[in-house]
Amino acid sequence: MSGNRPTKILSVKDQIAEQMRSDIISGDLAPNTKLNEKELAERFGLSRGPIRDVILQLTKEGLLVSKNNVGASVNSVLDPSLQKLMISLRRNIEVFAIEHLKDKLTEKDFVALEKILADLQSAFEREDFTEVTKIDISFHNYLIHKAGGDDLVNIWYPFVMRMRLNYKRITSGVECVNEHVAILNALRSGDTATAVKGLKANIR
Amino acid sequence: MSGNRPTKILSVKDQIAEQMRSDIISGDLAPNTKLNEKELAERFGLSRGPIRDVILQLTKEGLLVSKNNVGASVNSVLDPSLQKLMISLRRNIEVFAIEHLKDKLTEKDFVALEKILADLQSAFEREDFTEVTKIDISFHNYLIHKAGGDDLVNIWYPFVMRMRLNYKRITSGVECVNEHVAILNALRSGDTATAVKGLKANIR
DNA sequence: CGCTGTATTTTTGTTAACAATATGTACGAG
DNA sequence: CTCGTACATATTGTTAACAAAAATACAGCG
Repeated sequence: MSGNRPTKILSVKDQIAEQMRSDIISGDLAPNTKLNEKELAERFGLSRGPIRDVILQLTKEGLLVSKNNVGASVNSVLDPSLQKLMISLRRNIEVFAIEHLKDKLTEKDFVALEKILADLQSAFEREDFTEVTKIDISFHNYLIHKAGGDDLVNIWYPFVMRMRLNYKRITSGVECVNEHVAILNALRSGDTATAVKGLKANIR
Repeated sequence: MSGNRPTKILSVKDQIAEQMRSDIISGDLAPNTKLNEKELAERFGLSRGPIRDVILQLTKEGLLVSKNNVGASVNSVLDPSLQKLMISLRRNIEVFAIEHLKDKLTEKDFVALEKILADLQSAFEREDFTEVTKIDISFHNYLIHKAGGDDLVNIWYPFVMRMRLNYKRITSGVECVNEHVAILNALRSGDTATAVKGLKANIR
């Protein structure tokens, strides 16, 4: 479960989307797996309507590929050159966020971010790696959202998803927690350059 | 092949989406305008189902903003710093495409691209600026798709849309055609550096 | 006159039946 | 035996009715 962190109110569709993202990223749903709307509807106890919405959403995020009158299937990994491009673009976005955030983070933000990292540590110790991934993303999400609101989050999100799809192995060692702590410390002391360096090391 | 323009085998929903994008970008639908599903359904002669799909799609593209149980409205322009970021990211993507395409464009590609530019010129002379915008985009789309397939197009598209939303004025002078001709010529002679320069001048 | 709580209306969210398209299979001609 | 065609099945696309939520209108009260 997602800890006692202030879990936002999610619509039913958003929850389904979350679940399916997890399934795809964890590898439960392998690339090229064909999705069946009826099956999914039964599994989640809804009708096909909302399921179709979720599928459309995940397709736009790049996790699925849809063909007209045929259906959706799990997207496959990117070829290396595109993967490199994605990493570079995501770095640009996150560096922008950090630089833009200089002197704009309040004490409340730092508390929230530290709470996220505590949860990250906890999930890591429990070896709940699906949760680790989610919390990891939520840390970055916090910064991105603070810097550019929903608009920036919207363009950033597909990059994260696609990258996660590529590295489905558990890449998260102790380093994962440490890297984020380093970034947060740099942010706190207003050392943007170090924060950027830490970020670039973290996104790969 | 989806690089060919003449074959307009678009699904009904895609056509509606196209129409709505045009309406938004042309300014027919002003920012913050609230959309009514029933109205749209009647206007396009369909039921609300497909309309909802289109709305979801355009929301993911950043043209609309949706709120749960409330509905969708036209998104407003980005603030300047985000706008700059978007331009920079789009440039990165398109430069990647050009560099990646070196020595990979066939004669058939050049013919197709020239055809697009001829159409662009024609639309420009007819002063059909909505069409100019569409064809302009399709030129870039051709290169992006050739370089990175649907995946790359999918991440690239939102940037174009958001930029168009910001510059809804008719920015397209004669320069628009000329700029694209210059890019194509550079590509033809294998002069990547010049092509990149032309591209950067074109994306702004 | 402004405010508030409630009833009405409008709008979005969901569902299940129906239509159209693609897929799989059996059969027959060559 | 192979290829192609027609048929049967399964799956997606669309629709209209229904449920739930939000926006609006309005009456009563201070």
